[in-house]
Amino acid sequence: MRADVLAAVEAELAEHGYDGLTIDAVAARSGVHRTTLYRRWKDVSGLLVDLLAAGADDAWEPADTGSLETDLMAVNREVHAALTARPSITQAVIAASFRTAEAAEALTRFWADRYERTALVVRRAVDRGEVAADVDAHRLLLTATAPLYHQLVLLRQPMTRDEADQHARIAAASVR
Amino acid sequence: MRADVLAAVEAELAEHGYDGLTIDAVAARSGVHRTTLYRRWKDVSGLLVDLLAAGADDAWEPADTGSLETDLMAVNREVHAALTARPSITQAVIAASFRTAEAAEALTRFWADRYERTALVVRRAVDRGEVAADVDAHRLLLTATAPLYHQLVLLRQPMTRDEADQHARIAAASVR
DNA sequence: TCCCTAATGCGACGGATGTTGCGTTAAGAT
DNA sequence: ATCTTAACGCAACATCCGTCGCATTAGGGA
Repeated sequence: MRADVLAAVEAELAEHGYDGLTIDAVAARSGVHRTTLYRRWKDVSGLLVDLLAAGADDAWEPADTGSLETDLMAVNREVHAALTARPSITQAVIAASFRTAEAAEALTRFWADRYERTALVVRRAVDRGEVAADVDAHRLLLTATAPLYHQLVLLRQPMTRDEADQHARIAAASVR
Repeated sequence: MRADVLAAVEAELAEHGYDGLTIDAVAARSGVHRTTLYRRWKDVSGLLVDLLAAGADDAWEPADTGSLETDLMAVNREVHAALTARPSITQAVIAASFRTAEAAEALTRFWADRYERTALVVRRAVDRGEVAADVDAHRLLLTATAPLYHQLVLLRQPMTRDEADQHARIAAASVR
């Protein structure tokens, strides 16, 4: 039943976008009663938070491609894909995070987890001797990924994969 | 009267934040009737868009500090100040941009204008011979400012002015 | 001064969103 | 098989947000 509801959320999201996402529509599509949705998920943000949680991969690790630069490019391609997907659950949760504290917290927890895991690419680079041991992993990942979020989410303009790659290269170069 | 209303919006924003910003509260505080607010500004987003427009400085230009790196640092300090102000009108409009198309468009127009003006720092750097003439100004500004938006708006974590400066330096170094 | 028009104030209304009380169903334990 | 408990379905209700019709006021021109 949870799966039915989350599938309905995703479908509604694809059809009407975040601002058109309503409890009633999810109830109608999933066949689950309105009241049940309100009780178990509280509101639209709760549904999206759960959708994010359902999609979270507990075993996720950044790909090991042999160098810091290409590792960062791989990360950026994943971010790029997540933000340009249709529908983009990440974009929807970002939107929800401006409406409820729960969504905001879920998002910051999700990203904190992702950044922590992704720091592995920096440790590997240190082990390879590519960069110094005291490199600030968070700052490095921010340099690489932030331009994608800004351009795609806030500026609402397209970004090619080549541009995403380029920002990964700039980030890698910033610690050489 | 417009000034009364916008002042009330700013005050309410400071007290209750964006999600606590309601037409009724603005009406009560400003002494203007609900219906009038709905008619002239349509909704909360409209009020914020107008507040952004009222604060926009038509004569704004990036400071000329003598070098690309310090120019970018000056830009980043302005962005940093705008995002950490209490209340931050920019943050409020960003939040609103996820709810109405009008706010989203107003925001992209605002930023398009700002990026265009800020490109002056790149032209000056070209004139000084600091960088090549074919530098992508947008990409450069994205590298400099995006980490601030991502950290302060999306990750919702603090950023020191030193860190903001550092991202300006990284951006400047990326075109040397 | 008088009139015309546009903007504002005001109360009432409609619709959507979220809540509550109660009956029903499903699952697990003994 | 029966009992217990928790979750769900259902309909009615409450609340909030936005709209509408109408009266009033302010401003500008003949």
